[in-house]
Amino acid sequence: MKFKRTHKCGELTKKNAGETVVLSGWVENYRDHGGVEFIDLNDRWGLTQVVFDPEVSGAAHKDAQHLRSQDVISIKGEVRPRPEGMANLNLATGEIEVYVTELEILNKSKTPPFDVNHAENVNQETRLTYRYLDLRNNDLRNNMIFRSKVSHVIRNYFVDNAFVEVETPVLTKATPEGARDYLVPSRVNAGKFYALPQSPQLFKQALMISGFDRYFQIAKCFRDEDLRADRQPEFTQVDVEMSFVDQEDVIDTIEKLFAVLMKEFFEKNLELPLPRMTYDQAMLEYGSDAPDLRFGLKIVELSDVFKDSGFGVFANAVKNGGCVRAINLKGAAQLLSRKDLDDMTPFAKNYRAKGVAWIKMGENGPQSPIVKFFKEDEAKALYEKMNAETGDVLIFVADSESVVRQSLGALRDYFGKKLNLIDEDELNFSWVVDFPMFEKDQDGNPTPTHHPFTAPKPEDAHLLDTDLFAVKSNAYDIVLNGSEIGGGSIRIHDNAMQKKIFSILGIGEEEAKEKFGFLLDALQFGAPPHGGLALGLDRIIMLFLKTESIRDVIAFPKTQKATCLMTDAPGSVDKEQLEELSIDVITVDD
RNA sequence: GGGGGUGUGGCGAAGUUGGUUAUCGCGCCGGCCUGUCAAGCCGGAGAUCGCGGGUUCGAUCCCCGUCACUCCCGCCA
Repeated sequence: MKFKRTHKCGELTKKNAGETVVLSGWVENYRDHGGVEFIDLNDRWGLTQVVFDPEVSGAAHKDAQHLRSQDVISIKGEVRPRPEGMANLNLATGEIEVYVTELEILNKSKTPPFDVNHAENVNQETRLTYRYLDLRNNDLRNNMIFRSKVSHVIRNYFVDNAFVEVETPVLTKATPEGARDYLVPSRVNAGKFYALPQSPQLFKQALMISGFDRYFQIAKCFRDEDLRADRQPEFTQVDVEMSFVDQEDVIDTIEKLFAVLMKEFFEKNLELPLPRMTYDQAMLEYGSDAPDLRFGLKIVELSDVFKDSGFGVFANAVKNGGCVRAINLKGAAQLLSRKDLDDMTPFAKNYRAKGVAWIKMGENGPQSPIVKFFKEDEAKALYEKMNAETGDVLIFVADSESVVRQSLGALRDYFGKKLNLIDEDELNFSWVVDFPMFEKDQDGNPTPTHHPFTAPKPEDAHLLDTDLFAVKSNAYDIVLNGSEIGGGSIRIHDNAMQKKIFSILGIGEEEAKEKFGFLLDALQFGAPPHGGLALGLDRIIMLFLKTESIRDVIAFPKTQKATCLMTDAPGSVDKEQLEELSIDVITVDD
């Protein structure tokens, strides 16, 4: 490097006119007019137009002829205001340009495999293989910078509020239930495995028992499950735990964090307390435990209306223990074609619904394949309950409760978008509270809704022996625009209760001792009441930036098959390496 | 594990109802050009149409399989 950089590419303005400066960066674009040549010089901070004029430096102008996209250069030159009418107002530095007196080519670039600054439509395979180039584009780079700023504000917030940041192990122990674990073989202990943490849950509880009182960590977590647009196998949690608190304290702490973030990054005053909804209400009215409250289209329970319906599909669903629910797509009759309505059924089949019935409230009365089956009084009750008016479209699903919830919940989101009911600029936060302690798994056995360390609501604890699935917990999720961005609970701090919950979950005393022995012990050594929550940092960044994929907020993301195309992970290892680990690879035929 | 989408020069797309030489834009290479800002003009190179098999006189196109990327369901205490 012949010269030392004096300025960044995003900071020169008219005020610098006349100064001699040195800029370094990447050639983003070149415009060679034969006589004069313009180069857009790019670095992390922005873009500056530099001018090669043969009258200023013949040598530099000559060398500049060969500059191409992504060459790395350093230039020395004079800042001049642009000629009258030549300013580029789209550019922070658009009022000036730098006339080059000396050019140093620091590193030529091969022709890049894609246009670095217009890569939106390029195949993910190419982008991920050359991720270091993709990260050079402004969008992705700015996403990462934004993420860094958010992390910084979060860290400051917790430190300012007397939280201690503690790192917990990445090599830890597999726990039953939950997601599939990533395993790491132990060389020193042949045949044994560490697991990468799905979350630092037990460590943060241990820290409460240690008396840290307030802990946080921005922690990498690992879950070996299939990927989605908003899900990667390794992801980041903002993990929080507090002692001597109840649910209100935790909620209050987290709400205030989001108020700080909204102020800092969106200049908005988040109104506190945030709205709350019970789990039961969310499931009933929105078909989801993470309802998108940016629009209405509430789900209405109609099982009573249709329990003796003339329409057998509806009546039978109720008779078989299921339900009939509907959404009124207010005023959508003109907007939805017959095909739109027919397309609902294949859509709902993704969620195991057999079909979606509909009624279009036309000028000349209801149009629908099913109204002819309705008795007079049931039709009347229906329209009244649905508040149905001319121009509305009612859509129905009749099935088991879980199928109805899921399919109508999905249809609600679908029509929220299709009917343009969503203000894309809104950031709508809310809490979902009063989660049930247990859900039924496939075999009807109880499985924790949150996790097995969640405490029952004290007033419900007596129901553990009589009406298990009625027991609610002090568990809470925070929801942003229909995505769960965090969740937590008040934990069990009593050994006897923890043992009891394990036994309800079918974890025997032996097994509990083996898997969670230390926790059961620790709970006997003065465990304070405690609770906390974990936030999904990747998702929060995604929603703040309105990116379509979680890949856009992670520097080096995995493909949908959980591979890294840049490093080619996961890879094979030498036989010797496996032997050292006492591992043999076998092939399983399906 | 299941369902959907995509795959054509380096990148993005068009196209072939199965038929000579696969089209366009960007990029790349060469030339011209002193005010552009994803500059303009002229010329050029560059493609086993993801891979394998089948049908056919003939396949980039039809069929079967497979791979990669992607979205969804299952899964994600």
